[in-house]
Amino acid sequence: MALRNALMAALLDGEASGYDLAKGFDASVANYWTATPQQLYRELDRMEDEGLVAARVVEQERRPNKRLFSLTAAGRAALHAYTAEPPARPTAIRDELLVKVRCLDDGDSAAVRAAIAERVALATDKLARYERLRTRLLAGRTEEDFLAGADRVGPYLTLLRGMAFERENLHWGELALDVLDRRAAR
Amino acid sequence: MALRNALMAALLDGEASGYDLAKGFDASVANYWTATPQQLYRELDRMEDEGLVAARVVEQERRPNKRLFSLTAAGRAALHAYTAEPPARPTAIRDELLVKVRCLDDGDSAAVRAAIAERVALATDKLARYERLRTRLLAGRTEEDFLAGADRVGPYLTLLRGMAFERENLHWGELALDVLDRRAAR
DNA sequence: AGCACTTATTCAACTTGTTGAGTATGAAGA
DNA sequence: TCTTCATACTCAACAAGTTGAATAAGTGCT
Repeated sequence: MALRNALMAALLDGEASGYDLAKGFDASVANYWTATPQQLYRELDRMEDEGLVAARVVEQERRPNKRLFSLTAAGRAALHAYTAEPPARPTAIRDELLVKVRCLDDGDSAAVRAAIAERVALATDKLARYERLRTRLLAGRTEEDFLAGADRVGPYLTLLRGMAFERENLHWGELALDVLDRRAAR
Repeated sequence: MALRNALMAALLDGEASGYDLAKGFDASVANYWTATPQQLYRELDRMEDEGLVAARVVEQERRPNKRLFSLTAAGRAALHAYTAEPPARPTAIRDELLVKVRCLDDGDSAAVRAAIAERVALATDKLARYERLRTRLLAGRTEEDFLAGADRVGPYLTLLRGMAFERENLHWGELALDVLDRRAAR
């Protein structure tokens, strides 16, 4: 019952197909929710049954048909009600890399080092993508102007959180690599 | 098959009961893995069946008996093998607060504001707890000395990541509150 | 005396999330 | 031409995670 809120939040930006959402989850909502495509399709079908979203089929000539989903009035109301609910469970994080780092001293430290390096590379990419998204959202305004005057600041605020997260991944990863290298050279 | 790795990582610190782990998950492993007590008990039982951990029953006079689990040689080997595996799936985050913030402009902004404020308070607490843990781990050494010379740096490195995460929660939350207040006063 | 809280765990039912495969079409590059 | 990639889904099976209740004994507070 929680994935649906993330989906409805994504649909506030306008109608989208399951496929759009599955792909785009990485760019827009990804920094605080993850889901596989199968999960999205299943949940969207259920939400349609319950009247939270409406689908319209778009026939395409040179591609498979697609179903575009949009929020219904009931969906909008449900989302509004959701924002008013008392703060539910706190952040859930599951990070395999940190599990590995935790047992680095009793494990294969070269492999863990490589995994950290990969994380650093991924964080760099993701940060760059988020930076482009940010530029697009700002559309020439300064951050200050935007935050003071824009119609909607929610998506920008969540983007900032995602950027901070990736920046930390980067910083921390570089520190960790440095520590491991120093210890290896010892 | 992933929770068990987190559990084994926690058992590297020494034997623990399911109850210890369930509680302590918040202090040690919590910053990168979460699980309910039921999940831990079930998984520990399975791991015992598979010989990854061994349990010994400790009879207690004024409390219920408890089963203390420790890593077996097979468990240690499995954990080592796990650290050598290619980097699996990336971080999964699920944060209801960010979902709410995302739809803040179409929702109950006062309630969302309150939820952010609560998050800020929680982050402050958690950061203080992590800071105490850090002091304990350092045991008088400077961070530099510790990282260069300690037997095990894994737990310290993961702690640093957790601290960075909570600091970001704090910073971001304060910024978000400020933005909302300015907009409300507009 | 009564109530809530902590320790320590178990059982059952349920909801979510993951994995793998399969279908169909067109476009782009070797 | 042949393979690979992108679009756009569906189905089935399974693994993981959540929720709620129950048990049992002691401790601390009013």
